[in-house]
Amino acid sequence: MEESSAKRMIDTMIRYGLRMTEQRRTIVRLFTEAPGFLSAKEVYLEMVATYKGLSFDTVYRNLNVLEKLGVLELFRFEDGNKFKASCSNHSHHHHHFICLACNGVYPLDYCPMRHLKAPDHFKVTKHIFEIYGYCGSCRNNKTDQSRHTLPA
Amino acid sequence: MEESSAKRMIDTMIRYGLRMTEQRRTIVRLFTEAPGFLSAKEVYLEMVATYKGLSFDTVYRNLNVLEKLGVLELFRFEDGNKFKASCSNHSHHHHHFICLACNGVYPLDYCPMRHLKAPDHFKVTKHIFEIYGYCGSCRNNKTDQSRHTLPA
DNA sequence: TCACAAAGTGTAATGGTTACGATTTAATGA
DNA sequence: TCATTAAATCGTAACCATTACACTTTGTGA
Repeated sequence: MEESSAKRMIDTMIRYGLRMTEQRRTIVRLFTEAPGFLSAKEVYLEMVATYKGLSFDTVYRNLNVLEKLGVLELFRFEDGNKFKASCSNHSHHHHHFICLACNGVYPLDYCPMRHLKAPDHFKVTKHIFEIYGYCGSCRNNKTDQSRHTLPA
Repeated sequence: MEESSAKRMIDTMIRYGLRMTEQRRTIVRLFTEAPGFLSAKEVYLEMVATYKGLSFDTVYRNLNVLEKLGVLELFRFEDGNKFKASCSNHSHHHHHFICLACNGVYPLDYCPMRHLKAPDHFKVTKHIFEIYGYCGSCRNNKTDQSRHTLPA
């Protein structure tokens, strides 16, 4: 699964004419090996261990490029922006459950816009819908979950 | 209408034991006189004209306090965080249409969570749902609306 | 292999936000 | 009314994420 999703990400990058640098391959690997959220800072810290003189510019530029290509998704949490690999089996429009304890993301095949008609005069161009809470395994772990910071 | 909404904001602040300083009265006035979004910077710039030595601290602290009290609402746009007075006639749970051209906010008495059952094992604690687009009057103004920056 | 545009590097700047000691002030009650 | 005092503000600096940019390196296609 990591195998194929990394391949799909790289294929997309090539299709859009991006050069496959070592740094970009590493970013792809990070997001396929650890299937959770990563902040720009976390990506930087992971990479700088290997690439001594790594530049912030490289990290931020590539994260933004990969997001524009739809390879990564950007989530705006209260404690900062984080990226994750796009949901592989859901290339169509969808939303997410997000676990506040483990940062797990569960695609959700429900869109409120299908059940809502906007007032006639309003032209809808975009919407956001995300659900936050605790997934089954995190609910069962009896750690105190009440102190987790709530995302946006 | 400005009259009563300012009074309601101030009543809330007093009820929570906040002191009514000149600076806080000014913030209330800004949000009731101009019923749109204001960034912290915009609030600061409006106020510093009157209060020569105004501190960033004062502005940010008060905006955050007023948001915690439910007097202001925080919206996370792509170009930064903005505040507006809470929808006065909608103290119950609701969502919003937001016009990308004029920044108008239209309360929406629809909540997708009423029509969605989460998987059994998932404990939902929070959700976000906002709709973006162009309101009737902005649609009709033939200015080029395609270049507006999309919010989060 | 070569040429060159794309990408990366190193560093500085920017912008929003928070922190904090010193000072001022709103609210309380005698 | 006025003294008290905790809350709020001020002035300034620090912090953090992100962006900018001149220069260097490198992937890619001829």
